[in-house]
Formats: sequence, structure tokens, C-alpha cells
Amino acid sequence: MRPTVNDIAREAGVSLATVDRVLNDRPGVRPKTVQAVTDAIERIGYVRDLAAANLARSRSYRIACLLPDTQSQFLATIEQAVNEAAAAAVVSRTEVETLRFPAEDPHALVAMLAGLQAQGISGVAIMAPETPHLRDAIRALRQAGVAVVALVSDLPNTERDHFVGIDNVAAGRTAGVLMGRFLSGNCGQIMVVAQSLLSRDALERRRGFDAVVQAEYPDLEVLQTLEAHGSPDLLRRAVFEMSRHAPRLRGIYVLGSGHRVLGAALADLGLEGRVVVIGHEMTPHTRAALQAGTIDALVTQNTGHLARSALRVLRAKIDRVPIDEGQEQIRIDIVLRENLPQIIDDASPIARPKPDEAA
Amino acid sequence: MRPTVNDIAREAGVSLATVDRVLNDRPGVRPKTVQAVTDAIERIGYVRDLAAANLARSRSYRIACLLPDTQSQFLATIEQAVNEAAAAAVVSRTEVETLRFPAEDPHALVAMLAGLQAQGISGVAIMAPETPHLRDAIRALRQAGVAVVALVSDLPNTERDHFVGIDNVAAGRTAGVLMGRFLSGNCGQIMVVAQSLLSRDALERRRGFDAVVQAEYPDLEVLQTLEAHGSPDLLRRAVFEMSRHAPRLRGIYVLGSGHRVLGAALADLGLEGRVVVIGHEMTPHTRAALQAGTIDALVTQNTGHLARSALRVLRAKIDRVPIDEGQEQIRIDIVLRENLPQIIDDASPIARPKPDEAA
DNA sequence: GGATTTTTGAGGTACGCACCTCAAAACTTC
DNA sequence: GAAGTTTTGAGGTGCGTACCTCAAAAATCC
Repeated sequence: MRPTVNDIAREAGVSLATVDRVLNDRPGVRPKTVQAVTDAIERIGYVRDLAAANLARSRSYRIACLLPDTQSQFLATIEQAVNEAAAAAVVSRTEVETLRFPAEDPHALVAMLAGLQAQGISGVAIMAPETPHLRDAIRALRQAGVAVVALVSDLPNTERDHFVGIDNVAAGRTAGVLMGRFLSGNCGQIMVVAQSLLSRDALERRRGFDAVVQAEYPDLEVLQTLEAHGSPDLLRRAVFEMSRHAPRLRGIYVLGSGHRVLGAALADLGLEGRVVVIGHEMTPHTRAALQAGTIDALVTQNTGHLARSALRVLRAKIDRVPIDEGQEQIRIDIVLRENLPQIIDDASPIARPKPDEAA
Repeated sequence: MRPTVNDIAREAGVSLATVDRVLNDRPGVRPKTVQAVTDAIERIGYVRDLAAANLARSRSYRIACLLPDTQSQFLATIEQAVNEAAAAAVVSRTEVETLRFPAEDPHALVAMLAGLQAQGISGVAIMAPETPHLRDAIRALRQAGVAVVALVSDLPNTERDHFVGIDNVAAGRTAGVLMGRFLSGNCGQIMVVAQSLLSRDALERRRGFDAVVQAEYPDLEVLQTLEAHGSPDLLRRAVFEMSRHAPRLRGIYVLGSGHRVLGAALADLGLEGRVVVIGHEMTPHTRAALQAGTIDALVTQNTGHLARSALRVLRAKIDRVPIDEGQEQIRIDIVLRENLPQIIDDASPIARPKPDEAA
């Protein structure tokens, strides 16, 4: 049997009330007595039963997830993953609200964050570019005792508790090595496509990609980044333009969104299947393209893991318990057609539990 | 507030006792009343609080993990992962015992399994080759109400509840594509090394590898599998012998163990860095080799995920609750030097929790 | 050493649920 | 409609913890 608080009391030779005071950092206990209790805890190997503790506290976790209102398949995938993780987290008394904020309006985001605090939210997962306003807003949240994690894109200079996502420089390096190896021995040019280089993740990926190609595949020339800025047309024209001036185009690296337009443009240019395309993030479209062979490899992060990890980390931070670093490390996944994970249609993850009928 | 059993009672217009009888499938309730209660549950969206339920039942999960006593770094890694997952699972009243059984003695394994049942174990994770004896033993366990999952290597013709591991044919295909792409445009020979082709996983990988290379890279010739059978010397001699008869050796595919010997042999032959080496499983050695560049890519499964998934699935099966398929799917990881996950030295995953001091 | 402050102990209630008993109520059956 | 059976209700206890109150004991101060 696992030791309980009563066992601590007996072992330490004090009353239950004193053990309780020590366990919950309540005042009015002499240092000597505290020591006696912690010694006893150590000796009998007591581990607090979190389930019972949370039951007694009748605590529930209210968590908000803030995403930009940009329309992209990746964001939709993230939101869906968060909603699924949230549905599964109901059993552990966790309530999640996903909110979209206007991507272009930093003040709106800050106002939303301030509002959350009033609503009794105890944890926030946020995906947003770092701005001075956001830094202040996060500091305020933290000071109010709200746990904050950065999602997908880190906010290193804020006081966020944790970052849930991948090292994007390493992701870019990974894409670079794949490109280099897939084009091994060949010289040629590589086109790089992005939504915008303003976002931290895109920049970091490009940096990692360049570093590897430069150092290890000097025969490859990486062209200037084409930025779509949300306009499919602009991207399309840029691709056409550039491909005219790049006769030895052998590869295309897609830093973020833009896969759909690019795919169409490549088909029109007759380049489909003749250049190596490497991209990021798993979305319905990139998945299909990988399967069809128009994308050769994807460097991704598992959004399901991402969402579940964010919720777990927030709960841990709220409870002030340590997190399992191993479990919360998000890996950089390389996905080829051959190791594409099967789709799981998660009809109803929650069902009414049935008890154990067997002995 | 989440609805409770009392809310069901009020909503259904019955007593708490009746709700309890329905919830826990106890007899003596008219079908009409059962319907009224389930309707009420549906209406108010009641979800049983598993934490409280388990607390009330004072149930604890006793789980056994059975691994062969073969000495290999991969098995050691698995065992370590299970032990770490077990340490983290203490907080959810789960006790795990890892046991090694004699790899060559099917009867010993069966005897162990029979013994477990007597010890009040309610879940078993097992990694073993499928034999008729094992089939019977698993059936007996299941009939006694013990949950059983297969680990790493599936036992498809037994009545195991679940398989925790990857599709090894797909893993072999993945290795094949990597080999083909890394050697793109080149013709040449590929050596395949394994511990033994008797194990299901090795066979399936080889099958997947061959299928892809044959179909997509016809210029590559895959040589006969060299089997080490646990003897480093044997393997070493075989590698020397074969490399003499394979002048155009361009790649080596390592199906399972044997990386250490192979590495030494390659160095002696002066082939280090001149052939593409692709292997399976992350161990201290393969990790170092990947970092040093003597292995080019690894196709792996995350052992931490594997272990945690096995425990989660067993708990779910014991509780008769559905599992989150998305979370339990083990992915086929491709690991290059560039996306090598950082090592996390998990000194003490469990610490005494501190309560929330903030409001 | 008496008054004051600090520390400790004993006990209770609650969280949401499982599981038990006993009696009352509602149905059957002839 | 009386005797039997089945179904339902009321109530209690316990799981391990949090949090509260009040009084007793111990330490500290002047």
C-alpha cells in the first residue's frame, strides 16, 4: 500500500494537522518540526495522491489557447488538435477555450489576455510573434499566477513558463540535409518559398537550411526567399518569374504555408516530379501531396503531441509539479510517403466509462 | 460545474442508489429505469470522474512488463524507458514490474505468465515471439480478466488487446527509400545485416526494404542477409567475406542489433564514411555513430513513447475505457544527425508536489 | 514565574464516487 | 387480495487529501 498522510504523522510522531501544515506550506510550524516531517516523508517514500488532492480542492483547470486568426491549414490543424486534446482532458477536470486574435493587431491580443485573467483562467497557451506589448501582457499574467506557455513559435524574451514546439533552426537544418542528400552529387539551384520572413520560425528555418547547404553541399545554390504575404497570386507570379531565371532549378524548399499555390504553379511549369520539394508541417494538403509524390519530404511536428503537451505542461505548472521533460520534448519528424502515419478518425474520443467487471 | 451523480439522480427523478446501480452495471433495475437514467446522463452531459472513482475503489494497477533476457542495447533502452514511465506512473497508482524471461525457453515464459495471474497482476505488456504455447497462455490471461498488450513485436494471432509498436514493413520501406534516395543515380550493392531473421520484426523490415528497392531503385542490388546469431565474431567474418565479393558495395542496411561490430569491421575495411549506413533503433551506440557520421540515418520508434503508451493502454483496458488512438499511435521516426533529439538526463522525474500558492 | 505568543493536536466537513445494508414501495402471481 | 418477488430509496462508510476551528501544550518574553 502506498503511504498516506496518516503514515507520515505516525512516522514523524506529530499530528495529522501538522503534517498538513507542512505539506501545504501553511505557517505556524517550527523549522525543527518541519524537518522531522520532511524526514519522515523521505523515509517512507510518501508521494501525494494528486487525484485525491485535486478532488479535495475541487480544483478545475481553466485553460485558454490563443491562436492568430490567419487562415491557414496548419493553424486549422493546430486548432483541431487542441480541441481534440481538450475533449480528452475533460476527464481530468480541464476546460479549454480556443480563441483567435486578429493577427495584425497587437493591442487586441493584449486586451484579450487582460480579459482572460478576469475570467478566472489559470493557464494560457499562446502562439504569437513577440512584441513589447505582448511581453508586458505575459509578465502581468505570470504575476497574477497564471501559467503561460508559448506554442509552436517561442517567446524567449518573455517570462513564459515553457515553450512547446521544436527547434526551428534544427528543423531547417534537417530540411537542408534532406535536400542535399536527395540531390546528392548534383549541382543546381534551390528556390525557397515562404509566407513571410517576419515570423520567427520561418527565419530560423531559413537560417538552419542555409547553414547546412552552404557547409555541406557547396554545389547547391540557394536562391532568395520568395514571400507570398498571404497573396496566392503574388506567389504564383514570383515563382514563374524566378523559375525563368533559374535554369538549373533542382529543388524547392517551402518554409511554411503556400504549398497549394506552389503545387499548382509547378504543374503549370511542367516541373512537377522533376524537382525535389521539401516542406514543413502536415496538413490535409501536404499529406495528399506527399502521397501523390509532388512533395518529397516533410519536416513536421506532431500537432497532436503539441496540443497534449501544452495542456499537460500547463496543468503541471498550475499544480507546481515538475514536468516530465522526456515526454514533453517535441521531436522534429521527417515524413516520407513510406512512413506517413495513418489517419485516425477520432469520432468520439470520450465515452462513458464502464467499470471493471472482472475480479 | 461538472455534473455529478447527484445531478443525474435529480434529473432522472430516481435515487442515488439507483443511479449507482445503473452506472456500475449492478442488477435489479428495470429496463425502463435504466433508460431514464441513461437519458438523464446524456441530457446533462455527465462524465464520470475517473480520479474520484478510482479513489473510491481504492484500485491500484499492477502491471508486469516481460522482456527477453537477451543482452542488447535496444532491450536495455526499452527496459529503461519502461522503468522511467513506471516511476512517473506512481502518481496514478500504477505499479510496474519488469521481468526478463529466458529467450530460448518458451516454457519458462508460459510459467511466468501463469504465475503473474496468481500475483494479482491486472495488466501485462509482453515482447516475445509468437508460439502456440504463448497463444494459449495469453488466452488464459485474458479469460482471467488480465489485459495484455504486445510490445515492439506484434502477436497478431493471439487475443492480445492491443499492439504497441510500429508497422515494421513500413519501417523497412522507409529505410529502403532513404537508402535509394541517399544513393540516388548510383548503381551498386547493398549489404544487409541482422541478428537473426527468425524474429518477426527483422523479417518484416527486410520485406519492406526489398519491396521498395526492387520497385523504385532497380539499379541497386540487395545482397543476402548476413545473420550474426549473437556472435560478434561470426558477423565480423561474414562482413569481411562478403565485402570481398561485393566490389560495388555502396550501402549497408542493419536490420537490428550488430551496429557495434559492424562499425569496427567497416573501420578495418576502410569503408567508414564511404558507404551509406542505415540502421534501426536508437541506442547509446547508434546515437553516437549517427553523431560521428558513421551511420547516416536511423529508422526508430521512440522508446519513451512506447513505454508510456503501453502503460496508458493497459490502464485503459483494465478500466474498460476507450483509448485515444491518436495518442497511442507509435510513429516511425527518421533520425538524422540534424534532428537528433537532445538527451534529457531524467535525474528524478518524481518530486514531492507543491500546491498552488497563488489564488 | 506569570503573561503572552507561538506551536501543536484533535476533530470535523467536504470533494465525487463505490459499495454496502435494510426497509419500503412497486410490481407479479394465483 | 394475500403472499411472494422484484425494484427502489434512504442512509451509511470509506478512499486520500484539503481546509477549517478551537483548545491545549509548549516556547518565549519581561
